[in-house]
Amino acid sequence: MARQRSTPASPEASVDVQRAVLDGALDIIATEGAEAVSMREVARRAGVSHQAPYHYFGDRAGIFAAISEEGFRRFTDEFRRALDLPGNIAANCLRAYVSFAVHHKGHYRVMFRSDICGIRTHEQTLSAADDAFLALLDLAEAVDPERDPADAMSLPVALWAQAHGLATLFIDGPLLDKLPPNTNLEELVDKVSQLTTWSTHGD
Amino acid sequence: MARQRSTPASPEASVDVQRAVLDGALDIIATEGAEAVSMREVARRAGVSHQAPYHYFGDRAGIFAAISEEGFRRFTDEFRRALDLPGNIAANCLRAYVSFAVHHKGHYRVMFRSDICGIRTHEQTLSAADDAFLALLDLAEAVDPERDPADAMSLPVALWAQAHGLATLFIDGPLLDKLPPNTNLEELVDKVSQLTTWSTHGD
DNA sequence: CAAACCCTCTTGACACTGTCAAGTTCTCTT
DNA sequence: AAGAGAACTTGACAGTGTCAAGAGGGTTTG
Repeated sequence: MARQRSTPASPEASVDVQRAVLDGALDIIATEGAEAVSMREVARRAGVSHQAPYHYFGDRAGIFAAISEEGFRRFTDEFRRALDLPGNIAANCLRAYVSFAVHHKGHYRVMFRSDICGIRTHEQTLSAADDAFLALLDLAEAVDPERDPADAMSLPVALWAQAHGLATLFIDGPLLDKLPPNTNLEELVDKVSQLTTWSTHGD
Repeated sequence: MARQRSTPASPEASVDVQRAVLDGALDIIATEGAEAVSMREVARRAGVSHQAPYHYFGDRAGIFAAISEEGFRRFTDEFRRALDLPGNIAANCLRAYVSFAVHHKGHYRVMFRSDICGIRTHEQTLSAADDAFLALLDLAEAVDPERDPADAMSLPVALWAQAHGLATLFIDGPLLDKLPPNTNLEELVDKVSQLTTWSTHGD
């Protein structure tokens, strides 16, 4: 009855199992939320024993850490691509940020949940998050290169908060219930961009 | 060894148990996160049997729903108080919003987690959230009463996103690790207020 | 060519969890 | 006094995370 694997101990197969575990977990997170992820359920979906995931990820938090790391890496790629686009940089990046969250719900839901993935103990996850933060700093630099160096953090924090707030309200919050059902989210994001002005030194 | 209760079935005692269950859960949420809440642990902390919480809250989601409702009610109170303050309304409200999240971490962490509290099935929680949303609409009205009625939602969404983004980054996100350790959060919030301008019709 | 070793898993066990079902004890009403 | 109901308790069950101890194949080493 057990699903047979052609070459159980080949290197390729092990990658398959890892990937299958992560994909199973991502599917559960995106549809039911992170709470619903259980080691045994992802093992079942991957067609392996309930203990196989431990081999690769150590524990439940390890799975979340791996997902978080993958999420930050993909995020940084997409975000940097938006940074290089012509036009309104802040608007482009905001759109890219929210789009990533909406289209990678499973990843995004985990990336900012340090409570479940123990980010501080996973160096690679931490470094992936750092890279994402550097991209954000680059955005702030592009938006206003002449701001006060002594107050360098306010603008990145403000930009990040707007993007993160929009993203989390869209994918988890009660916001969608408040909006007309046919609301175009991308349009809404652009409108928010349009009505926001970031002014620092120029008063 | 069991903690004895003087009048087990008096109406006051029942309130005590309810309160004790909620407080125990809030304590766990604030210190360890919502995942760590277990029915049996909160029962243990409240000094009652593992089944007592079910009597009041139905199931685990019921506890979270009660916390969410209480959170939204207290939030609306504090937020409306900030609305009535003199000075820069948007700045006052942003400060109140973030302050609530930071000082009621347990409540705030649950309020926007519809995945764990099944908000749609708890009418009172839903109505408490609606009241909070109405207060937000009032803020938008105060910030810019003359904006285009056909685009009424962009400003409240933008305001909400900024506040919610700041709040969640502060209490859960990796932001705090990126800031200098002695950063004054209230100051930072005010700075973000200062460098944000909400312009709609005025171009 | 066999022995040692490691990588990739599996089987088994344990304490713990949410929740259903069925009491039990107290208070209040009639 | 009797019954009802609120406020619990005790007991049971399947499902969970995780530790411990293997099993089986591939590769390296003597």
